[in-house]
Amino acid sequence: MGRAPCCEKMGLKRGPWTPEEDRVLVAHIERHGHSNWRALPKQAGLLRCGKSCRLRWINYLRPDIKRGNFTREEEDAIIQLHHMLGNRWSAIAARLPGRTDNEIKNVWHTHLKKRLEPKAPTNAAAPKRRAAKKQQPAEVVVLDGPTAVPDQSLSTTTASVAPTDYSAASSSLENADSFSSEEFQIDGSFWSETLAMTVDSSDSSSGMETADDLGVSSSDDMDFWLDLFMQAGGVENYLPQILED
DNA sequence: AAACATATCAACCGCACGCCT
DNA sequence: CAGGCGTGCGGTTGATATGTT
Repeated sequence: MGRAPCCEKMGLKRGPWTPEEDRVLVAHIERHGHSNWRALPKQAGLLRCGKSCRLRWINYLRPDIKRGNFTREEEDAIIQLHHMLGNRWSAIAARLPGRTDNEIKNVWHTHLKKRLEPKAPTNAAAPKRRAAKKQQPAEVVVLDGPTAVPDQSLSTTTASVAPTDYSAASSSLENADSFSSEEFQIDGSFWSETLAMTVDSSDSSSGMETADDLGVSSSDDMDFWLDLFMQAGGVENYLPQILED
């Protein structure tokens, strides 16, 4: 419907944010909040479009952002959540406190996807030199041969685990078995929280996002995940080693 | 040391959705 | 109900960092 571009390009700054801009943005949001991103840059005196301000705040300036490398547990969690949710980065991020969708997306594309790729053929023509070298230290989860994660879970389309595609999602869950206990170690509390959150979306007192916050329609998608979860036998059957912790 | 290749990540773009009038 | 608007999301790009030859 022929809408105007998000911001007039004229006179608006783009590219990396300066510390000064960051300071202005943070100060303004702390004082006035961010009820209207579109109006915010003008009010704050920033030569940025609202979208840019929002992105900067969400991804880097929010006080609850956790900086630094992802832990092994976080990476494994992302892999597992990606199995369940597909490329729904915001939903995945909602289950990883302090991490942003953008960050998770980057980590997925730069690290985790490689982990899940079947072992590179020894075909000499394939790997470029740097890639071959770089992948070695990523010693971790290399799924074995035929049980490796199916490409569907790596698809760039969110339809890969569409709510209507129960079989695909189920098989993704079943493939979780292909993680050895050594390769896949997640703190038990993480999963009990994560999965409980998925099941009990009405608990708003936890401080965690509800299903609605995650963009999951409670009437259909939540039923789907609940059903799927129950089919998998719940946490106990799904990730038994977690409970041993 | 230089040139090149590759990895990483911050930021942008365009679309879809929901709310409001 | 249709259309405008603001926001959020996922995909992609581009600059920079780092490693290799």
